[in-house]
Amino acid sequence: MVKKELSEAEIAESIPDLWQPLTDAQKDYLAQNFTIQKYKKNETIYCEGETPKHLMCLLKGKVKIYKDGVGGRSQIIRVIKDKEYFAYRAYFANENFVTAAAAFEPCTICLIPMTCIVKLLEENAELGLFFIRQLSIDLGISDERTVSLTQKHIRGRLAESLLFLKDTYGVEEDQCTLSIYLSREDLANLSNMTTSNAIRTLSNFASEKLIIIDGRKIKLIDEEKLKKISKIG
Amino acid sequence: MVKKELSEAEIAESIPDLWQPLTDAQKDYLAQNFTIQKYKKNETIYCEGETPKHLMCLLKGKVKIYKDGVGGRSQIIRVIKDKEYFAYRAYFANENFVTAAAAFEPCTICLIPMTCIVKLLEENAELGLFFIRQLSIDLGISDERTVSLTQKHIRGRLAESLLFLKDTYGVEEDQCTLSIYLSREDLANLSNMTTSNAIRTLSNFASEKLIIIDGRKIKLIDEEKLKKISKIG
DNA sequence: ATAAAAACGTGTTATATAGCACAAAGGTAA
DNA sequence: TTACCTTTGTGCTATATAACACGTTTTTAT
Repeated sequence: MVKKELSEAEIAESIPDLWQPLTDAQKDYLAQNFTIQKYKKNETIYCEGETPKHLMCLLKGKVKIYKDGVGGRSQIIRVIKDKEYFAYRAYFANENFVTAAAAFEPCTICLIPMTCIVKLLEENAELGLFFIRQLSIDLGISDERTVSLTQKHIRGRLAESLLFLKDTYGVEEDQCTLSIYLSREDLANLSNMTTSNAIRTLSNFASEKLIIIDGRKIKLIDEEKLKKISKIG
Repeated sequence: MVKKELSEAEIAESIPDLWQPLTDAQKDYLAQNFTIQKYKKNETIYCEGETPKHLMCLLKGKVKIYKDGVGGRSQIIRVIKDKEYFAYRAYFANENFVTAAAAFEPCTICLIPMTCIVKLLEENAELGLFFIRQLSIDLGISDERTVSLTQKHIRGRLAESLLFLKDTYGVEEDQCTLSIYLSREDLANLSNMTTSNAIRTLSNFASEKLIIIDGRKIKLIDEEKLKKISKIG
C-alpha cells in the first residue's frame, strides 16, 4: 500500500525543524511540494558531479556521504541519521555535488525542491537561521575531522570511529552493541585506512578486551580506554 | 592618526556583502556597532577554546585559521584574504572556537558583535542567505580538503598548496611570484607534512624547474605540471 | 655590532601503514 | 547440491614519510 498524500500532521512530525518556523501559508506551500522516496540497501542516492535539485531529509534508515579519491579509495565524509537534512549544501554553494550518497540500510527519504526552500528562505528569516546553525555545526565537525584523520594514528582513528558510530546511531538494548552493522571496508573508509588494517586493528582491540566482535556486530566493552586511545591519537 | 569614526561610505566599501542587503535603519544600526582593530605580524587573533563574540571581516592583511593537533603539530585549516568574513561559525554553532587565528602579516580587521548580527538576521532574510552561501562554500572546501590531505602523496599535497596560495592571494607583477611569503613551517602545516619534507619537496620542485625559490619567495614556473602533480596525488 | 634565536637545509635512520598474495568463511544463485 | 563471488582474516614485503641529528644561514634583540 502506497500512501499518496500525507497529512500535514504527518509531515510536521517528519521534518519538525523545517516545519516549525513556517507560517500556515508556508506550511501549505511546503506540503504541496513534499515527496517521499524509498531506497534499497546499498543503493546510490546521488553521485558526485550531479546537479543538486532537492533538499533531502532522512526519515528512516542510515546514509553515508562519501567521496571517491585517489586510486579507487573511498572516504566516508559523514553519516546521516533519522531526521537529518542533507544534499542541500551544493545547491546553496551553487555547485554540483562534490560527494556521493548511498544507503547503508533501506531508507525512506523526503524530498523538497530547493527552489521551494529558497522561496521560503526569502520570506522567513527564522528558517534561514536553521540552515546557518546546521551548516555551522557541520563545518566545525569537518574541520575537526580533517585534523583527526591526518594526525591520529590508526588505532586512534578507529577508536574515534567506533565512538562516533555509537554517538550517532546509538546502541541496542544491551547498551553496548553498536546499532549499525558496517562492513570492514566501510569501517576502513570511515577511518581513513585500508581494509586489512581495519580488520587487524579491530582484532587487536578485541584481544585487548576493548570490544567484542561477532561478524559485523561490535560491542563496546571498555569505552573509557577507547576514548583514551582516540584522544592521544 | 587614529580615525574615530568612519563614514557610512567607508564602511559600505569595507564590508559590501554584509552592507548591501540592509535597510537604511539597519545600516545605521550596524555603523554604530562597527569597530576596527589592528594586529601585528604573527599576532594571535583568537585562540582555540575562547568564546566567540564578534564577526570579523579582514580589511587588510592575511590570516591563517589553524588547529593545534597531536604532538605539537599544527594544521592550517584555511586562510583568509581581504574582504573575507571569519570567526562567526562557532557562534552560530553555539560552540567555543575549535580553531585559532593568527596574522600572517600586519592586519586590519573590522569587528561586529555577533548579537548585532543575529538581530539583523532575524529581520533580514537576504542577509541570512549570504551566510548560508558562505558556509556552504566553506563546507564544500573543507570536505574536499579532508580527502586531499589524507589521500594525496606529499608532492601532490605541496603542489596543491602552491596552486591554492596563488588562487587565494594572487601573484606579483611578474605574474608568477606568489604574493604571500610563508615560512617553510607554515607551508608544511598547510600541506600536512613535516617541515623537513616541505623543504625537501620544494627543492625537488625547484630542480625539476617547476618553481624557482629565493628564500621565501616562490615563483611558479610550470603551473600545468604542478596541476598534474596535484591531481594525480 | 654582537650575541642569541629562529629558520633553513641535508643526510641517515626508524617506523607506521600500504600493498600484495592467499586461504578460509559466508552468502547467493542456478 | 555445486559453483561462485564477496567478505574476512593473516602473514610478508615494500615504501612513504616522520624523526632525529647536525651544520649553516638568516633574522631578531640588546
